[in-house]
Amino acid sequence: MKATQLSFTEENYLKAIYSLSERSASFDTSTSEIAEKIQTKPPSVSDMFRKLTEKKLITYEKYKRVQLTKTGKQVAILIIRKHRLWEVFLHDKLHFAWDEVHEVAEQLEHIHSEELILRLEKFLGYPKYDPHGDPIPSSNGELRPNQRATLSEVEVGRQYQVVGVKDSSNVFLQYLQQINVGIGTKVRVIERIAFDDSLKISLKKDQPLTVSKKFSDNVLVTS
Amino acid sequence: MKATQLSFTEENYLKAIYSLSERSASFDTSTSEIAEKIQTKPPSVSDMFRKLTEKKLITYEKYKRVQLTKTGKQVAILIIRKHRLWEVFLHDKLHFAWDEVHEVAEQLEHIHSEELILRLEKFLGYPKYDPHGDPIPSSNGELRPNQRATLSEVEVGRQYQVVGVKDSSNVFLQYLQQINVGIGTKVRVIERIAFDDSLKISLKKDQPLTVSKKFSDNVLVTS
DNA sequence: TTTTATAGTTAGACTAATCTAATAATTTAG
DNA sequence: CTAAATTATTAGATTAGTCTAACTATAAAA
Repeated sequence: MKATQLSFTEENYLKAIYSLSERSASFDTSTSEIAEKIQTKPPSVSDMFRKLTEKKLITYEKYKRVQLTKTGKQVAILIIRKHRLWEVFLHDKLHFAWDEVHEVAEQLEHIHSEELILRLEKFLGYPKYDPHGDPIPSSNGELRPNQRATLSEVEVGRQYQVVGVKDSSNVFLQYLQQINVGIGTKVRVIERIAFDDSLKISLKKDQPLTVSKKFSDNVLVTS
Repeated sequence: MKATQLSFTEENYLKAIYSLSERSASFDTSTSEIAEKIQTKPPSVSDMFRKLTEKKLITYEKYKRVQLTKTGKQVAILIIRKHRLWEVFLHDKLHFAWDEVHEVAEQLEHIHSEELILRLEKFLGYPKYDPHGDPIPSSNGELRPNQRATLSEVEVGRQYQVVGVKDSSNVFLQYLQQINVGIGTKVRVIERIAFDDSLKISLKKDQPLTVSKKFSDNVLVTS
């Protein structure tokens, strides 16, 4: 029972509704928020809401806020899945920088072929996170909870794995490279210095080293 | 002096005009031929011809046949380049069968990013032919002449090199492996038997062997 | 060389997506 | 709890691409 294929535009609206409503406590969003997000004007959004309501992808009443239906959410998650898998491809295989992958992935995510995505996922080795550290939904539309934390908020003594960064400036990335920290690096906090929240951490069998709060706030890890 | 980005549709028209006009002696084509090719009606084609003429991508006068301008041809060739590179990706990396790659490549060819294609080409190892044996234009829009022929249409006595197959069924590929023929194998036709067009061929220093017309029709060689 | 058949174009309408301007509902503040 | 400010919707136009139906060139045949 596959719905008729959605247009590029409809898909973009669903994605925008998803990402904004996930950020809100009530899992909904508004006409003007969407207009802002996708760089369009409110009347266009109103029109599209009517259309998406007919297709049962959102629940919406005039002058009220919108929510995705179960189907709508499913569709949105699958687009995000495609987007993130393509980002992994662009980064890992074509060696685009972190901050260059998004724009092209915005286009690639609308290619219609389920088989393509399954094969791409396999080719990439079933990655769990995209180059920004965001989780990749599974093919049945399940989004594993984002169990990431910053290094600064992690338990002392336990081992974690680096899955991304928040700050992707060159100066930070170069520093990471210099101390040999990358995606997948195992890290353990040995001690937290209460005075300035700096951390003594150990990486593999290297010498322990001390990093600032600013550093640990910008490194994302998972257990 | 890059022209404003063309739409998906405009690109498809240019590609269609290119492929049909290349097939004609006068390097032109007609409204109805294009309509047939891209599954649309002649009035739509007329409209688009007017539009493409304004953009100086074709030369066209009412009731006459169309030709691509130099720019139009350049654009068409770059789309074909993208199409064929994606086909190589789908075939070589994602292991789609050669007859499954076309449909998805039809979508991928419209992704706008020059950098993407340059990197993809590098990633694929600068392939010269797509999985159907068609040549891949270079990034400056040069299309090397297709100098490949089937083994069946080749001169007796001269040496050629195997560069691909038309039929990529398992049974054929296994047969090739069995007689030790692969990409790069040198082959020479010793004799053509007029009765059934079977060929006596020699491979390296092996014993000569006889192959059927069906076989030689499906082996692609270059001199 | 005139007629007929074929091919191509214009006219007018439709859909999807967008916009501006005008209007209406809802919220927020006084 | 009304009035102003905000937010959202409708109305009407626009652009890209498509269609059918009606008309017009051009080419082919008699």
